[in-house]
Amino acid sequence: MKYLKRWWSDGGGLLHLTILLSLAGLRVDLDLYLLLPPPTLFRDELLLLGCPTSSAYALRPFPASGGWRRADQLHPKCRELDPAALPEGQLLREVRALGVPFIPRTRVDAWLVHSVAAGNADGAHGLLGAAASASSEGGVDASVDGGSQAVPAGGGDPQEARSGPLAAGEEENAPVEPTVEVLDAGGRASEEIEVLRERLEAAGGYSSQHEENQQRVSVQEESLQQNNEDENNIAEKPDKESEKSNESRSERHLNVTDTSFCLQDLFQLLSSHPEHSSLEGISLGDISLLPGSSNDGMNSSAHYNVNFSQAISQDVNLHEAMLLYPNNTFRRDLVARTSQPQEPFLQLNFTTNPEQILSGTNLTGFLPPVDNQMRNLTSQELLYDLDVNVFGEINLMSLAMEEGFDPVEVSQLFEEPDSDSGLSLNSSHCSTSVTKSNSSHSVYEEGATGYSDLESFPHHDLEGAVGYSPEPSKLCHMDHRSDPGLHEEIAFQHIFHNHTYHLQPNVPESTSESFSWPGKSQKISRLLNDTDRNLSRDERRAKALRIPFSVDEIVRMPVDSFNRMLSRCYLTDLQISLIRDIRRRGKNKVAAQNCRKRKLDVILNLEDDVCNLQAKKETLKRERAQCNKAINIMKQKLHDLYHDVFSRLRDDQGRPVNPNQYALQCSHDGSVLIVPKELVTSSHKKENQKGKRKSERRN
DNA sequence: GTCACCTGTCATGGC
DNA sequence: TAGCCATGACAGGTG
Repeated sequence: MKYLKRWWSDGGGLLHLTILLSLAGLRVDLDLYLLLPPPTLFRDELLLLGCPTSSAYALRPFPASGGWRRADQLHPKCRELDPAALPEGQLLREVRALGVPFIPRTRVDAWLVHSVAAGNADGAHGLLGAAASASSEGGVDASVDGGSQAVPAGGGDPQEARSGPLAAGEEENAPVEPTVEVLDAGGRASEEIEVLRERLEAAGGYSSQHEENQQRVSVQEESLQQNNEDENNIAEKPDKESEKSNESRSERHLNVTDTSFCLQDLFQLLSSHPEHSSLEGISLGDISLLPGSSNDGMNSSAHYNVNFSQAISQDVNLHEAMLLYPNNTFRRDLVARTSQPQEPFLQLNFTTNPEQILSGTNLTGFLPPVDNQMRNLTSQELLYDLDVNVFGEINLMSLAMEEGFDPVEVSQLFEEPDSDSGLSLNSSHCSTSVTKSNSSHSVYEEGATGYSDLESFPHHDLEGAVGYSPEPSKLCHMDHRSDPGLHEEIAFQHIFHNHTYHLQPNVPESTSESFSWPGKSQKISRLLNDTDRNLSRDERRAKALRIPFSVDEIVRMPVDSFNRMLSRCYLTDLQISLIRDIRRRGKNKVAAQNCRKRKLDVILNLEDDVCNLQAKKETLKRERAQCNKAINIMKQKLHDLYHDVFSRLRDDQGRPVNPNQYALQCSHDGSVLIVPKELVTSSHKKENQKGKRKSERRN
């Protein structure tokens, strides 16, 4: 499973879920692109992306053993629906009137379901447009074409939609084994995001002024409120119809979200292949995706939000089921989790717990439980929460301060006993987390700005691992694209999904007793702890203060960019101080490393010099020995020559010259004289004395 | 427990 | 003058 989330500086983002399922030889690749427009992105702007705005498209073609889902396999109420023939707005109303699950015009205004490949290459050509496929006569090609035709119904360009993030065929060769990885900034998805972004910017709706956005948000919220009221009225009809109808299982979950519907399709598919559905002991036919949503009065927009949130979790639950519960524990897990009424995730909807979708993080266990009062919030309130929560989740410090967060707690957060600088995180983390969690809960209840500070929660409560990657602050308005000195990929973040699986609440509770959830929690807790331990102290500090830049960026950033960053971003004094400290320490750390490296190089060079000198010394010694040897040879030869010369010398009387009384002396002109030794010794002494004097003068 | 080594950090000075 | 860099000194972690 791959997933990518990328946030843009104005609050928009795109969530990419790639779910690879390998079920008894049947491979299913699910790609979900959740385009999360910025708060002020309007429907028309969104349509410029070629994105459908109705979840009718979620009724997409679905492969059945190598073929596309036929139209007659689609939701029966959508078979007659032709979004291409309906004007904008009417389509949505029609879909809603049919009781087909849809995504209301909240901030999550479009969501796209990518191709499904069932082990054959043909499955890669799916592209949305299930509603159009529903209106078609059925068959593979009709479904595919319907997808492309459906886009212009909302004003988009089908060609662009084809070339968009849902470009087909890239996942069909993906590894079958479920894996979790985060696409890097240079990946295909990121490039596609940039294409989308450029389109949106070209449309002039993406980079609009903040003030205009605010006004548009207010206007949109008013219209949304009105729409939601209308929707509530309309939604009552399908509820009644759904109660009367006794249709397929998918209809029994009429009010589930698009994703749940899609997964229901998957389950149907698997159920239709009992030889496959027996995988891991899962009786797919018995799996109900959501509790009786048709009777809970949740047909309002809030209800759709609820299911949208759960939809993501369901997708990942399949993955989780295969990864974590291979031994027939899947159902027990489902039952257990469903039977936990206090588990927040089951109660939270997308609006009340947007971080689950935005961060893709399973916050179950540490997000404050949402009580009935929360569930009774009006759609407008929920949408307002969505505004502030979804697109303004970060900047913990600022928000914390604004929400009355005690700075002392922050300072305590930075007290680390083993820290030489007195700054750290861990020790007082848990207590602080509890406070924050509680405050967050109250914030939710008040309908005001809420945040879910992952860092603030104890790790052992986490069910989804969160790799730290600084997110751009909500209050940071600097344009990374215009600043070449800054990285544009700051917003990349690891996403870990909610692995909660939802079942109907009437599942016997007895089965939940056999479920040992803490085991998994401990596993992930260890994972988190290991991950956290891998972080440096500054990284943990930056994480705690929600510094919107990574330590590496802070350190390596040129000074001009660094100063611009500090001036453009609305950072607290504490954050600025920490950023400067991080930069100073980071620079000094690198300098120290370089210094030690140089010092080590110097030492190594000196050692090399020593070795070289020692070798040279040995060489000189050898040369000296050779010279001495040569000198001795020369001396011997000279001695022999000397005696040979004296043996041939004769005095005036013809007698041999005694070498003990005479000596040979070479004059400057080359002549050789026979001199008595007494004279030679006296002259030698004088010369030796002169030489000593000269040498003494030289010294 | 001690020691050597590595690494991070701070203080300081030079550029 | 601010910032960067180099370096000595110190402390904590680790084998």
